[in-house]
Amino acid sequence: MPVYLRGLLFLAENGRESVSSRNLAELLGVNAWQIRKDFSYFGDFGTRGVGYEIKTLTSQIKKILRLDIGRKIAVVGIGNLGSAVLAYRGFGIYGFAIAAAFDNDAKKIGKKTGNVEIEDVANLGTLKRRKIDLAIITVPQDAAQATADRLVEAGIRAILNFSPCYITVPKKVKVITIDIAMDLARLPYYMPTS
Amino acid sequence: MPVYLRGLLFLAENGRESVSSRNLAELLGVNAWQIRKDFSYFGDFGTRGVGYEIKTLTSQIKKILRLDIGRKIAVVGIGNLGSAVLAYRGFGIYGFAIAAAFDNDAKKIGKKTGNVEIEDVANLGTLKRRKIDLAIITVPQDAAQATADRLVEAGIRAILNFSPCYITVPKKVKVITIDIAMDLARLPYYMPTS
DNA sequence: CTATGTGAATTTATTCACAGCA
DNA sequence: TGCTGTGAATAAATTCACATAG
Repeated sequence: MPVYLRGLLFLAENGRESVSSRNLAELLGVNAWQIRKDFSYFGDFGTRGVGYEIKTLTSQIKKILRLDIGRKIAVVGIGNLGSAVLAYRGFGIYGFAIAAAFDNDAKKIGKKTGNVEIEDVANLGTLKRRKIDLAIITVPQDAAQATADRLVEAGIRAILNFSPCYITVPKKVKVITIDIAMDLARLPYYMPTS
Repeated sequence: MPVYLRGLLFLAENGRESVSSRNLAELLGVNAWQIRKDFSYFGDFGTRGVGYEIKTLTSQIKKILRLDIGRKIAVVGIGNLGSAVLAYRGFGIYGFAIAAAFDNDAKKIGKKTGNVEIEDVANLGTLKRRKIDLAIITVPQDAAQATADRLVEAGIRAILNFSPCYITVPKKVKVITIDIAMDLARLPYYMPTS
């Protein structure tokens, strides 16, 4: 569903108002009947003979994915990767807003990047009060587990982890780890000759 | 399989020499029988009563994933994200080495980061001669397609794309796109209450 | 006539249970 | 006894075909 949502948001940006399962399938490189099955599992969103109205379908999928309310994000670790995340402009369409940035480097604390000021990681405890329950971890590998522990303590309920390591959290907390090297390691398999 | 490989590499780093399917399953959060099925699909790697010898299993999986030969990588777009990729130390264990970096900013060209010098994107054509057939794209969104086109022209056969957009390439070229915002958008679904 | 939604058929993946080997 | 490897059973996902609605 997130892939479909991205495709629909892309079409909406380009001014499209409706789309058929075949159109969307071609755009995303999947099958039309797959899309229809997936959509119909959650309800009847389309109009026969016409297709799907992008605006209503988008808001339906956002509701299903719980993206219908604005969510605040904290970024922990403002190195190169953290800075790249702060500079990234693609969160808004999913209802996300970066609301806090943390680092443990005194030289960085207090600096403003975009419209958030970098805070001391010692202030992580304020997240609960500030209703921030989503975090992105972009700290060095050896600090990842400690950071995750502090985030859990601070009431964070989901983490996007960019450190290439296993972090263990209570199972009430959802973690998605993005390991650049491992993703890269998938590619050679699809490169046949040599 | 890439996930299994990462787990095995992790165990090897920590000095482990053999592992049972149950051990590995617990580490990775999957089922033991799933691991055995997956391994046995490619051949008989284990020893009954003992488990799997990590060293031999690792090299077997590397061969399967075509990671048994060293591969050179090019990074295109040395902004925050590109710098983070260049600084990243986790590629080596998969047999990757960053061998080239490119940007179109004259102020950056010629600078050395780590042990690669940033080159002008106009030099992308040299990749074929230098036997570099893997690339990571970390350029702004609106430059992604043009960059991909030039990489394909330069003989690149697989691309890891960090720009949140659709890029189209000949189907002989494999592309994996990592869209941070979309990955983040998967999380709220797993955060039950509010 | 177009495009959805859905049962049925088919294929694929997961899970189990246990034989077989160290 | 411990753990792998695998056939058989079960579940799930994919694909097809078409009735149905606009």
